[in-house]
Amino acid sequence: MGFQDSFKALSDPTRRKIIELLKDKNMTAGDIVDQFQMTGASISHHLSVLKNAGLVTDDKQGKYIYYELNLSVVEEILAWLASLKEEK
Amino acid sequence: MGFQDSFKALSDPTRRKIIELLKDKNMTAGDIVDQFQMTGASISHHLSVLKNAGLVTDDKQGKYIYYELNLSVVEEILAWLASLKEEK
DNA sequence: AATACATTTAGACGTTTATCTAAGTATCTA
DNA sequence: TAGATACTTAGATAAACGTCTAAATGTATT
Repeated sequence: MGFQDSFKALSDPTRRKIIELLKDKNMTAGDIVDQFQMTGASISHHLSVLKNAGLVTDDKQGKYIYYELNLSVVEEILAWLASLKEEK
Repeated sequence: MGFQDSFKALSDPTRRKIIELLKDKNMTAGDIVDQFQMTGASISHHLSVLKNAGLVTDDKQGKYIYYELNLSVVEEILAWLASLKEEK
């Protein structure tokens, strides 16, 4: 985790789209896979990158794993970007 | 240019540090090189990635090229991140 | 005009990344 | 408990990336 991982995670368009999906509602891995033309293995990889960066959390419920957006990391990045605008 | 390029550009720590340096003052390529233990060629590459993403602009003055932070692209990214927090 | 200085461009090299297929793990259901 | 479903892990591959050295370009100075 940390800045490096967060920015790296956000640098891929598939992962940004996943984040946008999770903004509206929590979704299972399978639901997310359905939104892309990509194998489940690939999406699983992207989810693990996002999770590792702290941008999403997962919640296993029986057969399913629900993914959820974690806004606190988003806040950190927002803060860094906002600081660029100050006191020049 | 576009989101993709901006996020990719921000995903490297050297480039983020360059941006932080430029937040305080405009600098020549050489001034920037002096802040890193890396060849001028490598820094030049990073500057070109940042420029291509619209995050910095350059201003040639004779022998020197001054680099400057472009906040409008920072604003776009800020807006995208901020939108993740809304109306969930 | 010749040399020095500031910076970029070209080309090479090792590492990381995104994707795939195939196999593994875990949970549910008949 | 056997098979189906949901998801991940392992291993492979091609492309992208970050860095370097060497060479090129453009500008200033003498």
